[in-house]
Amino acid sequence: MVHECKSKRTVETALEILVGKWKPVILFHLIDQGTLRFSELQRLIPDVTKKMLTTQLRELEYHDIINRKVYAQIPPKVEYSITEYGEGLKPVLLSMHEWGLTHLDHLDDLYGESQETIEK
Amino acid sequence: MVHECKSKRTVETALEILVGKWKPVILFHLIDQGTLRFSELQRLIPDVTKKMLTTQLRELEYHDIINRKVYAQIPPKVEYSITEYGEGLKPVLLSMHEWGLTHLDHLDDLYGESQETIEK
DNA sequence: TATCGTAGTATACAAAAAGTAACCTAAGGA
DNA sequence: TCCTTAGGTTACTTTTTGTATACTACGATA
Repeated sequence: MVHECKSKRTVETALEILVGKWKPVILFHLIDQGTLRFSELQRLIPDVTKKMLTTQLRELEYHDIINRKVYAQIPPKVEYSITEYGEGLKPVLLSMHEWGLTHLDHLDDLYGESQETIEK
Repeated sequence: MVHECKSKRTVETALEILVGKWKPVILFHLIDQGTLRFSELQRLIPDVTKKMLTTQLRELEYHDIINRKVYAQIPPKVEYSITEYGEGLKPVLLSMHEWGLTHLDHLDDLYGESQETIEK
């Protein structure tokens, strides 16, 4: 049971950080690969625009979930990675992932919805 | 590590269900109290408007997270409760809650932000 | 007869989030 | 001299969310 002693805003606080159309995918890739450049993220997430990628990364950075490392080079090079603090989100993402798997099965059961399978 | 074999959309699927300004609070109260009437939810969540409460409840119902039981009475009586399937979200909410607690501490450390404490 | 309470709906509007398209920068290479 | 590259920014539009207010049906109560 969720205990309420401190504040009711804890779940919302976690959501605040996770919510954003591209944040889960970004975190997924950074957790998976460790460190990625801006352009690598762009390639891994084909539908994201530069603008959205930038804003989502900035928000994650603002919350100290990811690191942004700029190399003083031309052309520029910027690397993103999960912070130690951000690692703490893994259990959250994992439980959501687990639940998502079940939910997709549930949907399959209900509507026979076919879910795209993405290979590595 | 989050494994990608089935689909990347699992986390987003979970988020879809949880996201909405009032959904976490609604779920919180329903998990906490078991069954609640529309008006009881309104009283427990003072800032929510009828419209938002209705839409958020409908969305949760659509996803089979909560039950809506209508009594054929005047004045109307409608009761909401978590479905068995919806119970599966508890681990997700709990891990978010846990993370939220840590995050609030982290914020306290960084900015000394004071967080309102709500008593039961 | 007027008002109260329940669980809403309808309508209009405001604000926030997301998307589109074009532009910027400076170095190195053709 | 112009083009390319990487990682953006800016201005603008569209879509999604959320708010505010009014309204309904029906029976009970005063």
